[in-house]
Amino acid sequence: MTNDNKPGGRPRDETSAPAIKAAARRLVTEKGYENVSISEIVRVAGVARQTLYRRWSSKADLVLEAFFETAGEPPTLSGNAGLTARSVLEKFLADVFDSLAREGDAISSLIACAQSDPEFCETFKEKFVFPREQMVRQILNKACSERELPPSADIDTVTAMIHGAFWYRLLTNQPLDRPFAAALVSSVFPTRPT
Amino acid sequence: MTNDNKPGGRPRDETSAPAIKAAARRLVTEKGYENVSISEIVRVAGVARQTLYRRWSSKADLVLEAFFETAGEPPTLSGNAGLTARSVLEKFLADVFDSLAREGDAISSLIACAQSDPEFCETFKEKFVFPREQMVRQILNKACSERELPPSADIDTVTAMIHGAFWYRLLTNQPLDRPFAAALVSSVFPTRPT
DNA sequence: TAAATTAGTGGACTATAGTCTATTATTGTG
DNA sequence: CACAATAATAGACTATAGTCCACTAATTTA
Repeated sequence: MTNDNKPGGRPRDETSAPAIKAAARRLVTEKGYENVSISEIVRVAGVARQTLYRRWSSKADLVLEAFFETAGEPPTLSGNAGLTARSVLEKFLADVFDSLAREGDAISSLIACAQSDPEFCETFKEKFVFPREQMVRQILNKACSERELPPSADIDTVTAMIHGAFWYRLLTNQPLDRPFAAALVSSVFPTRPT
Repeated sequence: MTNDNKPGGRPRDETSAPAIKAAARRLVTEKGYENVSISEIVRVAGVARQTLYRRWSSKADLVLEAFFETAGEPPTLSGNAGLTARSVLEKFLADVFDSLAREGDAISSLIACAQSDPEFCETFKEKFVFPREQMVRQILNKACSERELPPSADIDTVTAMIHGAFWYRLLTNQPLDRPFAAALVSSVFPTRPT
């Protein structure tokens, strides 16, 4: 972050970060995370590698921000008035799976990077994992309060099972689609609403 | 694999593979997958790197075999006569979580490696993922046939949720312990047996 | 015994993420 | 204008996984 307090110093070129993120997003979408090098990203962005590493601590850190700072923000829960929690959850999961069609490779690579980089793991959890986990928790809390689930339901465990199921499918290259969203929801809410 | 049909050729040194696997297992257990280099493994094993790469196509391939060829074979379902499927599943998960205390770092690293190496991903699924998935499926099938679960239960989805939940916890560095095994089982079998 | 074949050795080599360096550029301050 | 501070450039450099190479060793066959 530029030093706004101290005198002097060359100001950051404010076109650099957007250019780097745009290059990263485009190249990773086209070729896959593993097939894109830092050298290629900086060449396409027209900057030096040090310029990139001054802003992000790793390739994964950059790609996380490139994909999820704006374009990949989690779907909101708005527009769900009158819907059951079950329907909201199904729609939420279907939306997540739709976006995984574009971003699945980046996400599975970021999960992988988090295993070898503790610092990135914390960032990834804060910026990606926990916000999405929280949304599912909200939906399940509403389900309990409206008796779609028993009040005694173990929200944390069910949340881990829902997220875990799609991480498992993503990481083992199995399909993530609307039928699977429906199947997950049916396993969580065994009795269908009438 | 040694060529048993064609004439000639230097026979493989049969002490090499066990030595390499023992070195890999010890070093990865002590220091963690990422902190162990191929150079270190071959130095400890007393072989050349080409000797290793003649037997395994990658570091991950070696570590998978080192950990799960023998010592890490999935727990069996034997000795469960008279137990409910629910109890069998809880015991199975508790055993898995016990072994993850020792092998969790290796497994999360192997899951990570599978994301960037399609060939290894197939090997990992065949040798590690599917056998364990099958065991859970067996337990759940028995649960259905003995009415501990509804016969209409979606076995594949529940299996993905169970595995997924512990992968999720493993990959996000959250605890995997007996209380979590119990919580998973309680979420799958909501009504407690009397 | 020579030839063919395969393994083992001890590296050198390549590709990449990430780090470091010397130089130039851009600001604010006295 | 000189100085201090920070950024950008254009690489060189380090560490590691994985590949390649020249040489030696161990076998079988004719």
